[in-house]
Parts: sequence; C-alpha cells; structure tokens
Amino acid sequence: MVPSTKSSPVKSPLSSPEASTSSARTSPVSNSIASASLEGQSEQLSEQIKPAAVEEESKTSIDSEEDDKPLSSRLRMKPKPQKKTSSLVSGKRPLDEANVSKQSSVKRPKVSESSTSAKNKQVSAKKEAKEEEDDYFITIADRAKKVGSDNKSSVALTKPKKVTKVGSSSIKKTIKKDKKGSNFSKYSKSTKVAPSSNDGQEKWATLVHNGVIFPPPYKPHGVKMLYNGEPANLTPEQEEVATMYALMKDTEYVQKKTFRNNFWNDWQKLLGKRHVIQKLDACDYTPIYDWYQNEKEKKKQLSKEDKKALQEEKLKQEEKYMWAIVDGVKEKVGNFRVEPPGLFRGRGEHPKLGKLKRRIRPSDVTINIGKDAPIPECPIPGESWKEVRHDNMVTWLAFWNDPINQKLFKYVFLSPSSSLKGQSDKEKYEKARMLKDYIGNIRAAYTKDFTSKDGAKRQIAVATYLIDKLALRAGNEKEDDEADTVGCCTLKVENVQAIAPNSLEFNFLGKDSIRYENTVEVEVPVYKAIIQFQAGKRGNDDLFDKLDTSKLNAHLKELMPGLTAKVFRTYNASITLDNILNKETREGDVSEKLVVYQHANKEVAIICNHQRTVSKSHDAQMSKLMEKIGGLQGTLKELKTDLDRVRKGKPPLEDANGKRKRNLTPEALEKKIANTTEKIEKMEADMRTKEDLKTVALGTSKTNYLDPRITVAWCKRHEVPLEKIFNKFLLEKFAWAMDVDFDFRF
DNA sequence: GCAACCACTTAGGACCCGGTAA
DNA sequence: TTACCGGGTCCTAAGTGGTTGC
Repeated sequence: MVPSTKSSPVKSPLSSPEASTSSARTSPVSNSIASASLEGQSEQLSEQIKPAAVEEESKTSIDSEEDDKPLSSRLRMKPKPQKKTSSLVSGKRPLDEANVSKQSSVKRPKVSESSTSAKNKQVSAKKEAKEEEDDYFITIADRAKKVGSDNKSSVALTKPKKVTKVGSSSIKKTIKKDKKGSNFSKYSKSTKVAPSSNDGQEKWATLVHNGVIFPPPYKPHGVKMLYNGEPANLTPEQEEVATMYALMKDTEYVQKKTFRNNFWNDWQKLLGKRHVIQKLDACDYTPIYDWYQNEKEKKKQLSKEDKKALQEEKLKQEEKYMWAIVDGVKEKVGNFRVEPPGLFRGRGEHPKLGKLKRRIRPSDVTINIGKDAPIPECPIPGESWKEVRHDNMVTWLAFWNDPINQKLFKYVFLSPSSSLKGQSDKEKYEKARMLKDYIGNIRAAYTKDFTSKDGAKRQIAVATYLIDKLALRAGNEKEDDEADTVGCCTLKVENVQAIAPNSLEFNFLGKDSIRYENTVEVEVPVYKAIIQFQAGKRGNDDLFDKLDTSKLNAHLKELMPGLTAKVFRTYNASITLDNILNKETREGDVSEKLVVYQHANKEVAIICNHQRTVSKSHDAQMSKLMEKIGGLQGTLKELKTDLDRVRKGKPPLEDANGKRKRNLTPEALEKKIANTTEKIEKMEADMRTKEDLKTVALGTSKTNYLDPRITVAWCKRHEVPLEKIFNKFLLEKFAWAMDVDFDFRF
C-alpha cells in the first residue's frame, strides 16, 4: 500500500468525551412477470421456492411458460436453513470479561513460531504460483477453441445450475499469456481459505499484527485569529479546534447553520464562558487560513528528493502497522491509521455536522489478536490499550467508539485484497448468482401477492417488486440524530407520486443524501396498491406502514436461503453487466470493446443510482473542447476546398495570414481530411462521454456490485487486457477471481 | 416482537500525483 | 515550464443485516 502523503494539519490532545433524472432508467426487470396465472397457488410462505432450474433442467429463462403453471406445481418444500444456535461460538462481542485479557496481565509469547510458519506458507504459496504460471503455454485463442470444443459455451449459457470451476486445473493448463503479455493469473492469489466464512464460524486460527498508529500530537502554530478585528489569545487546545474550522473556509460546510452551531457549541466548551470570544460571527480565522495555505505552498515547493525523503520516513514509521499475519499468511491491513481529530463532516443535512470529533487515544482502542501472538506495543509511551481480546469469531483487528455517536464503533479491518475479504466477496457473488435460479418463481410469487387480501403481504410484495425492479436499498429505520434519508421500507407517502395510468414518480434522498429521482412505468396492480397504501395518510407518513427490513428479509429468506434485500442489487447489477457485454461486444479493436464495457458499467451505475457531483471545471472543459472542435471543423472545410481546387488544377487558397499554402497532391489532402475528420469524431465522442458521465460514478459498482469474474472472463474471451478495466486496487481485491474460466457467465 | 448492539459492506469526496497539452 | 486533467488512493460516513436480551 502506498502510504498517504496527506498531512493531518489539525491534531489535538483533547480529552473531554463529548467536547468532543428523472432519466429514462433501464429497468432490469422484464414486464412479462405480471401476467402469470397463479390460480391455486399455495399460501404457504414458509415454503422455500425451489429454483426453476432444479425443477426443469432444460428451462433456460424465467419466462411466462413457467409462470403460467399453478404455483403448487412450482413450489416444493425445501429444508429451512438451520437456525444458528448461540453456543460457545457466538458471533457477538462478549460483554463480559471471559474473552478479555488486560494488557498488563498478558504475558508476551515469542513470535518466532508463528512467523516461521508464516514464512514457510508464503514460500509454498509463491512456489505454487510459479508452478501455475509455468503452465501457461497455449494462446487464449487456442484455449478458447480447445475449451469451446470440450465444453460448448452454449452449455454454460443454458444450464443455470452449472457450477463454475474457478481455477480448475484443466483450464489452467490451457492458459497462456496473451499476445500483449498480460496474463490474468499473475494477479491471482494462491490462498488457502476455509470453505466458508459464514457467521458463526471461526474466521481465523492465528492472528498477529502490530496494532494501530495514532496521528502525531498537535503542534501549535501560534498564529492568532482575530476577534472583532483584534488578535485573540488561544491555548493550544483551543487553537487546534479553531484551526480545524479555519481550514474549512472554502467548503460548503461552513455555509450550513447546523455546522456552525455545532462547531460553536463544542468550541465554546473549550473556550470557557469567560473567554473574550463570545460569538462566532465576530471571529475571523483568515490569519490561520493564510498561514496554512502558506505551509501548503512551502511543502509543494520542496525538492523532489526532500518530498521522497519525507515519504520514505512516513513509510518507515508505518510499515509495521501495514501488515498482519492471518493463519500464517501475510495480509495487508486496511485502515491501520487511527482517525485524526476533526470536525464531523456528515453528508446532507446531518444534525451532527460540525461537531468536534475528539482525538482517539490508546485507552479508547480495543485490540483483537491471536491468543499466542505478542500483544502490540502501545505506540504512545505511558498509555495503554483499553482492552485486548482474542476473538476469532470476528475479523476486526481493533475498534474504538465513534466519538460522534458513542453507540457506533470504528473498526480496523484487513484490506479488501486480503483472503478473508476476498472469500466473503466471492460468497456474496455466489449468493447473487443463486438468486438467478430463484428469481422467476420469486417474481411470480410477489406478482401474485400484489392483490393479496392480507395488507402486510401486499406491502411485502410491492416492496420486493420495487427492490427488484429499481434496485432500491432495503431502508432500515433511522434515529433522529441522523440525516433524514430513506430506502424502500422507509419511503414516505410524499416520496412517491402516482401518475396515471400506471407510472410512479420517485423522489427521495437515499444513502449519503443522494437524491433518487425516477419515473417508471409499473405493473397496474402495483400502481393501484401504491395508491391504496397512500390513501388517508399524510405526506410524511410511512408508505409501507406494515413493513420493516426485518420482516421483509425474513420473508425473503423463506424464498431462498440467505436471501436479503441487498442481494437483489448485486444480482441486478451483475446480470446487467453480463447481458450487455455479451449482447453488444463485437469483433474489433480493444478501444471499441472498452466502449462497450463502459456503456455496460454506466447502465449499472444508473440502475444503482451511483452519482457524483459535477466537477467544478466541467463547463470550462466542455467549452474548451467545443472551441477545439470548431477550429478543426474550419480546417476541414479549408482542406475540402483545397482538394476541390487541386482536382480542378487550381492552386490552394491562401491561409489566414494571406500566405500561399504548400501545393499538396489530392492523395495527401485526402489523407489530411481523413485524419482531421477522425480527430473531430474522437473529440465529439469524448465530449459526449464526458457529458454523459458527468454525474455518474462508475467506480462504486465496479468495486462493490459487479462480479469480477464476468469482467475477467470477458477480457479473456475478447483479448482485452484486464488492466484496461481494473486498476491496481481492483486487481488486488479481485485476486480470487482471476482464474475463472473464459466462458464464465453470471 | 422489538430495540439495542455489533460487525460488516457500500459510498462519495478530498487530496495527491503523474502525464500531457499549451 | 506551467497549467490542467484524470485517475488513484485514502478517508471515513452511511448503509445493511445478524444476534441478543428483554
């Protein structure tokens, strides 16, 4: 991991605890699902719906033929998933001291044994990786032919229950570096992971790490801010918090009343009642702001060598915290840096905006580490950890209470590239793939319930439909001290407007206070049900008053083992990518294929409502491009005129400066025209893409929703270098997906 | 049945840095 | 040489969902 070069300008030794588009969105759902005749359907909700593929091996899709059958013939009893018993291996953090050892009383065992075994395992892992690499000796195209003949890709497409052999040895032997020298397995990680990391199971056997690193103590700068135009004296603690505020001068936060009020309340506690500073409005933080800008500039002006030296120094300090050894394997730690103090930057209209996030000390931090591992030395002399635990039912290495909301915790986890995270990532996508086999029957079941006499059932059906069709989030209840955002189950009456004959207009703030605006045509029974749910209610009342996420998820679990609302998002995102890639990819050069990928990625981002704010320079950038295109069009016109004249035996026209242009042959002019036209087309395409994507965030879906195996397999099939799609972070995160068969379909 | 608690995933924005056009 | 831009990295907020205890 590249260490952050960001400086933490505001650090304080505080200790007081509380001083502390309506765009035409692509619907992933076919409209055919509403027509099913469901006469005779059993009302047994406790039955799990068996995947269609299991019932009818030859059936390839969730089509109406199946839906037309009586549900009794489509539903079969499936054993309920075993309820987890709370026994010795409870996944919960124990409240008592049974699993806790106080730092002082813990004897430090020698590290040698585990580290030796770690080394051995790493050596053997490396050896395996090398052996795998040596096996690649056939081109991708040959491999495609070979595997294609052995295992027709159409089979993969038509048999929904096909189990994909990730990294099967037969396939590996047919892989070779592609023509461009990019081979996928160089990114794959030969890790030995437990078959499942389900809850209620041990996450690791041995865990060694060095704890966390704290931000350096606050260094007072002594620059005086002004109060009523006069320099004001501040203690280092007061100055630290003033500096936090001063540095936010250019942000929108300071425009918000809540932010200013919360900051003032917390800062005033530090200032004390009798301080000369009595109101925020009379404060002028400019001297501190200017000082900081100056410091920043000085830093920028440092020589390359000095910058490098600083970076190396930081790396040296942090190196030991960057790694953990999990079951003998060295793994990256994610967020090993304790969050520095600062002013709370919540999203949207968060009621706690601007509150002081006090400094976290070792006495706030609980460490989780293997029983036999040495307890990390507390990096701040004279202080000690709050607690040391040895809980292998969880994956966190450390946690502390969130100073803004004491009920919440901040965890230190392994990096997304670790085997532990990779394993759970893979399980997530496997679950979403499983939904593919159930979705037909699930859709048929909720369609039937749109008109159920049972109001709760009707609400569950409509909510599930919205989650499926619009990829809405579940929508847990929120506390009063959080931003007022909603998901499906918490939609308010005012968030949905029925538009005759059968459209719904959604408008609400979702996660991160990102607005969801979408008008969508829905099944008529859904439309009618929504109107009915709204009847007699006020705008701020719950649309789904008989429903919450627990009830919804409990119901979903009856339909498929492990099914929850969020699985639909993963499923719809991944299946959309898979479908678009396979439908739209044509023979051509890599850049054309990348356009297809980006288009698919964009569709998914729109479905999931992944937005970003338009960059400040967007308009200027567009104007510049327009200008350039205009210039090129002028050139093109001139070239065409010249060609015309040359063909008629006349000399070319004079240029803009009145100078005679060089005589060119018609062929040379044609070539120039072609080049200029190509340039214009490329620029226009760039412009369209830029405008198209100005509010769309593509990264979130790539990182969290798109099964990487779809991408890897597609790259293999179409000889697209994976590095064109996955950056370093994603290549590492998805190491588990690299050995997928080239014919993998989601 | 429900609230509280806990552990984990998902999310957008800030900031940095290197490549490239002017 | 400088300015600009875009991608990468880091940060941490904000979700989801399981479990527990009353």
